[in-house]
Amino acid sequence: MALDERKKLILKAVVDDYISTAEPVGSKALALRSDFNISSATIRNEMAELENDGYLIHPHTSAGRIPTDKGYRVYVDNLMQIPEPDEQYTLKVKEFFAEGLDEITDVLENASKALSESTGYTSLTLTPRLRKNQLKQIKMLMIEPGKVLMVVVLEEGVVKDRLVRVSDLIDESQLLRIADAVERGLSGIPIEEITFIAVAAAGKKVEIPESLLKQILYEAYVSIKQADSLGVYMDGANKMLGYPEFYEVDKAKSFMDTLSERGMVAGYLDEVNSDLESDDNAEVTRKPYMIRIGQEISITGLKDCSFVTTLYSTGGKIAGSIGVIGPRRMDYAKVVSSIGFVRSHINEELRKLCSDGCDKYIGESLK
Amino acid sequence: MALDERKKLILKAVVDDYISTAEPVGSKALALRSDFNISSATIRNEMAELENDGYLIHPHTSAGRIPTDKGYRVYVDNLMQIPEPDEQYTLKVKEFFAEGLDEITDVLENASKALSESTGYTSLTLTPRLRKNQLKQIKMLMIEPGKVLMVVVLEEGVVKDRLVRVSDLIDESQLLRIADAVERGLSGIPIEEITFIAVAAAGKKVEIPESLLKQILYEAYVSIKQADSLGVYMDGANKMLGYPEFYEVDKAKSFMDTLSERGMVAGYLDEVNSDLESDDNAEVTRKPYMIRIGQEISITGLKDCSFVTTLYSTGGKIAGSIGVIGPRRMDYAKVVSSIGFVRSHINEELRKLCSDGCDKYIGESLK
DNA sequence: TTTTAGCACTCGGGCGATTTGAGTGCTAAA
DNA sequence: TTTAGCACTCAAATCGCCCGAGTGCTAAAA
Repeated sequence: MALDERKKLILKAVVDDYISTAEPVGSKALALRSDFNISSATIRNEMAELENDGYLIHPHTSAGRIPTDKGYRVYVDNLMQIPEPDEQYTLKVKEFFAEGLDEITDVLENASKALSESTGYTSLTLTPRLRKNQLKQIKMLMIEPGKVLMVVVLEEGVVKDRLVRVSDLIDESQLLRIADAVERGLSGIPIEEITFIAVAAAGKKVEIPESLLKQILYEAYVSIKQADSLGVYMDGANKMLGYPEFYEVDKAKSFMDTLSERGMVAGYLDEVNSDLESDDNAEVTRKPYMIRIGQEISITGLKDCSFVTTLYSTGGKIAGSIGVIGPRRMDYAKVVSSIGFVRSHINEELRKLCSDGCDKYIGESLK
Repeated sequence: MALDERKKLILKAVVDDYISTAEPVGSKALALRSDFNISSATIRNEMAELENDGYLIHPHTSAGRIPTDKGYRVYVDNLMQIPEPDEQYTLKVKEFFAEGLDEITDVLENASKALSESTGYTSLTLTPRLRKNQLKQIKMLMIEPGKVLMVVVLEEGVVKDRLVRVSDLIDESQLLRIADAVERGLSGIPIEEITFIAVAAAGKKVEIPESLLKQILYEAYVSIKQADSLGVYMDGANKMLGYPEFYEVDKAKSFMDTLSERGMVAGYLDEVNSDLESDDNAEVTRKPYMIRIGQEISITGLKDCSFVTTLYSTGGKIAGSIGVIGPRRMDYAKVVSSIGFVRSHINEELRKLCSDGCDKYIGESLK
């Protein structure tokens, strides 16, 4: 089962070739490569063994070989060389981070564009999961009678707001008292732990009519919970139509149909990466990205694709997922390099944006 | 040039047929239709004339006819019968408006989904252009030192906000004074007329250090201007891959590539509809939608498509565009019917949301 | 024992010839 | 003015053919 050096070399060559041409790779073509000093016949023998062991297949007798999922797996885990970020795409990426970005959502939207531009595949970025973040403030701003802007402030300076309608009998000073009470009662608690009961308890003492109070507290509760909702940015889906694997409309359509269920794809990404997050052993540190190939993906309709995903993080509690979706035959090495580069930019931008909890990290090298 | 009744009948039949089958329509097929009492030969003669006059073409000698842009034009302007909303899609649409929607953006996002679901084509909805709306309030909420939430409130209860970073030397009371001054100086002015000079003048009197003041006023200005930025929701682009006109990947790709430039498409829609808006003669009232067919569209890459667009409005100053993009061979009648239905739902929802300027309309029938 | 040259074999894809049939335009009769 | 009839056209489907890339196997060479 263990591959000897030559087999590895051949497997790597096959994958590299197939990635760049999308054509099955034959023994002769490999033999002609300047860095191979063995004859095509030998390569044929080796390939036959690689096929036996499940790393390659050939679509029909008279065709070359293409990698299987297992073949790709060995390739991404052991064989590929991840290039240093090259100028061609670092420039592109930097463009997207050039202007001052004031909000996390802007950072992620741009990151998504940068990722898809620099890789040529489809990118996905998710806003951070904030459930573990503590509530710091809650403000209720009266816009006009009956209309209130609920502003929820979490640790590390994350702000979310939401316009709600309430009874127009409530006046500004009452609102202020409610907001104060809720804030006093709940600040410091991670939002995932905040329940409606807790909110109600916090606001209980405020002396305004029960029904009005309850309405506001409920809206406050919803606003707090909603601060954790997952935002999704996707870019470059159209780019996939340029790859031969999607030349048949049926394939293209089923891919596009699946992507249009953004929520589902985002959910999958979030789930895959929560493994990455919890798993903080050395292995992960060395290779802080995750690759899912073909059948490994549990979403029907993306079985002919691969994911490369990673986490960005401020170093504090803010962390979220980004990923690239490409054909199974994607240029993994380049994507890994590119996603790492984009990730470090996101981290840097977010550190600039987070003022309190993160300040202590600013001095550190961004790696 | 004027078409006699029989020619109209034939033209309508050709378009109807072609819309539903995507195949060129031959004389024989038409003659067999139960509602035609003329022979195929006669139809052939008529068709030849319709072709001469530019309403039809045939792709090659031995094929049936398909409509030209001009043919479609006559069809949509005079021939098609717009059906009453039928149950099949009214139900779908209603679903999307079922839950309480608190913000304009939610309404439009759902509207977009409803439109694409009910028509089977790609939909586009734009947030209202608010440039003509007056500024009512501006609030600056200190989140933490150096971080301020700028809240801009326009007429009819529209709220936009934006997180900005400022010097952390500014304290809450100073902020309050600045916001007050700006609000006093500018409220009642349409935001398109507000310049940085005007903002600076309004805030001039506040006694805090020049450079700090300028920074805040600049951010206030940007926030006000940004309240007019165009939000775009698009849905169902993937649906287009199901239509024969996109069976060739090249076509599909160029379409998708064009759509991915959302800004451009949205800009076009906005522009097209600003005509509709200003043009308030009887013609428009009777037919409050606009159709652009094939070559009439000035966006390269959508020349094989058609647009059906209309405006939603609260009756007050809030108005925006929605539209459907489909293949040139789209089911115009159904789309017009559907877009009208969705529009009335948007109007209704927005009226619910706007509390001041719109209240007076609530009693009116929604048509 | 491993590598290589040689060779027969397989099979997808491309090319051209042929056929098919839907649809036309025209003419002459109703 | 309408219609039946007919010759004609041409895209698309079908068939047969060949080509060549690539294989697996065998036997010789290293």
